[in-house]
Amino acid sequence: MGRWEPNTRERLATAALELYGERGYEQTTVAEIARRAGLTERTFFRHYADKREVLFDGAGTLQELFVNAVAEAPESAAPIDAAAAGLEAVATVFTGRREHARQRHAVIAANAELLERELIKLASLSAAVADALRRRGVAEPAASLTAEAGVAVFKVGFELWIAASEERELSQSMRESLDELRAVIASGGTDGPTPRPRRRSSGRTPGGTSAGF
Amino acid sequence: MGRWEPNTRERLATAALELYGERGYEQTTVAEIARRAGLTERTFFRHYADKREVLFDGAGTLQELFVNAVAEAPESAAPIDAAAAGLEAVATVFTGRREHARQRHAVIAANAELLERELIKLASLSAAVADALRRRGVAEPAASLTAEAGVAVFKVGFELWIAASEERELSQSMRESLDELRAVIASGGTDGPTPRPRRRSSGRTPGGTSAGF
DNA sequence: ATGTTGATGGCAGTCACTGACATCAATAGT
DNA sequence: ACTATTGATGTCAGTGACTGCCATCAACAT
Repeated sequence: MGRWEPNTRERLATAALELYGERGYEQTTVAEIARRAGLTERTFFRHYADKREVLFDGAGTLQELFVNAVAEAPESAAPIDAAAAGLEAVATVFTGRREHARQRHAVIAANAELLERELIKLASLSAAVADALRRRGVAEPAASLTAEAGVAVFKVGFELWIAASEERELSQSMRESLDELRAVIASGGTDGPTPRPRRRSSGRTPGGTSAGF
Repeated sequence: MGRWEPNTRERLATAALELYGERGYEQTTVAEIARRAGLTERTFFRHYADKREVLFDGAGTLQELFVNAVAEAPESAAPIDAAAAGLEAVATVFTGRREHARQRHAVIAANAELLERELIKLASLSAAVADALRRRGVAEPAASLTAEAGVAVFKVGFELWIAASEERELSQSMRESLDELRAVIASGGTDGPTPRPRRRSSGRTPGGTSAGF
């Protein structure tokens, strides 16, 4: 048995998610997180760069998964299909973690600083995917645009999944999101009369990720 | 004549951009910005919510422009074409401000906190555009995806413009970006052999907006 | 002449975050 | 078994972003 309780980082991350959920992000001090984890404030900052980062431990793994899937897609695959392979790969790691994802998503959506951090993680993901596409020989700006589109599909697909019923699988929502993007991009751009948009049927207003700026 | 020098907010914004450029964002204190503007730190925070916000005064106007153009696009226009109208509208306000845009962009790209703030402004823009599209009768998730695509085209188009020669107009870069997105989305998704990506010709590596996370 | 308003200054305080140094169990090396 | 090293943690002092509260004072209205 070690000198200290094990799983320090995980204990901090759990305590933080709990406290952010209970009292809100701003109303929680780092000292409180550390105390709940049985540690001191100074130790918190040795494990996480700042008060926000504690919620984004998995971002690196996610990015790695996405990038590897893009890199390993068949050489014959078009850029957007390589990105789609990345989405499929990423979707698998969320199976069975729906409740955790919901809770974390709610906490992040409730605070602008956390939202900012999430957005820069997604921007980092996009940049990494664009890089992987360039290594596949995709030119600019096609690589960046494909990556941005892929991440947009991820964002929207993720929110569809979170809002959906329990049986729904993330990969399904990702495919639905990608198909919608294809339809929406293909429908415009003609010079003659353009097809009218589909009228909405449900009264739902899902809203974006932004908390209202 | 008033009791104090006029254009307080503008003086603060100018001083901040200068100092962030000269010594870097982190190495600049709010007290220094205020002093250069002939004010005190306390007054800075009466005009700007935080140290980052001082660089984003125009974000509201930009969003308004974009949203209005989307709302006022012909009813017959497809969602993506309404978004394209927003891009055109936004492009006009940057004419003649290229150097300022370059300087500001360089400062933001050099610091993660500023980048985060820019990203949340773009997310807010995306949410507002999605809302405008919904008011046009576009259903979800098509509205959110169109808005995300539009903002992605804006981001990439903007960087193309900044990297391009002096004569280049922003609206040109926006159209180029949108055309590339259309091409990239249309090229994939088939079941049979997919078209091979265009190989890159230039050695340039434009990179994304992210500063390397 | 006087009261009100609005932008500013001054000041004390909280909290995120950092650098420097101390502690001490585990482990390696002898 | 003894000792040196290591590594995660604790302690403490300090900086700077940001806030609340109150004072100031020219402009303006009455």
